[in-house]
Amino acid sequence: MPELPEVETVAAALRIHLPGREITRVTARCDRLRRPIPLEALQNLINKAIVGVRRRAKYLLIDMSDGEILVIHLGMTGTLRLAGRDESAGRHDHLDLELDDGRSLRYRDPRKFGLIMVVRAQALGEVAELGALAPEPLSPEFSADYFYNLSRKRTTAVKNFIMDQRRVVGVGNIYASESLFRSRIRPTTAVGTLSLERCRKLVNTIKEVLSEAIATGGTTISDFRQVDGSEGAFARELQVYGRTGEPCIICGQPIEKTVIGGRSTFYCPQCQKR
DNA sequence: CGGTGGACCTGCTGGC
DNA sequence: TGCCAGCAGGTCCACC
Repeated sequence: MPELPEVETVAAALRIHLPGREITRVTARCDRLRRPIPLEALQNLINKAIVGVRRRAKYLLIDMSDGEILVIHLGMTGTLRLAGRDESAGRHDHLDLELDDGRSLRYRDPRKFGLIMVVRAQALGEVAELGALAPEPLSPEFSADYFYNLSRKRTTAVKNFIMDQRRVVGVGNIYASESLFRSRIRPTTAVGTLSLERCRKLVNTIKEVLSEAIATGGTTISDFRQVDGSEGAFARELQVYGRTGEPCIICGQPIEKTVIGGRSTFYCPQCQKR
């Protein structure tokens, strides 16, 4: 669920509340998500202060005063909330980091596809999950030239390519469909056949869509919540995702759904050219 | 190396 | 009304 805009929304909210706070207690209610929850390493963060909150790709990085970094990935259904002292934990609230103001940073994840790690700051680049990540989509490094050069002779569908975190990070299933619609590119098109100009259009559109989604607090389909529990407003801006059979906002043709790389993909058969 | 398909996990829903 | 197959925002690994 959470793609770059959702993670950025969470990071921005945590950045307001967490720095300066100390962790006073750690409570884990299940052993593992995608991988085991490193309970011992988390307990070593007790009495350490949080000094900053960052985002890299779809990962949240919470910097601690002793040089450790708490790394959190939300998977498909992960959410982080600041829970009050009196809010009891629900069925899928797997981890509480209690803070020195009495609130708890509470991690919930029904499907347990998320990931929680503690990493030393100087070793961050060597962590497998983070070491191989591509440029940030909103950075100048993610440019038309970069995209064009990287995609030559590649036969995979352009939608697979933009969702590949080794090419560009942060684009997931929703924003891939939305970006391709706004770029008028058919998702199944072999990425290596796109002209430089169409690559430029797509790159600029990805930046635009992600920026708009960040500005509106992300997209809530069902699980995603901002840190205060409210929903992201970008769901109202979706033009093709989840709109099978509804008229295209440009031409009125029904939006079609297909499967690419095992993921549902939405597009307008009239507006989006191969 | 590039590309594809299944596995991981739980909950909700659409269609019969 | 009730049941269950199918599907869900993301990786990750095995296999061709």
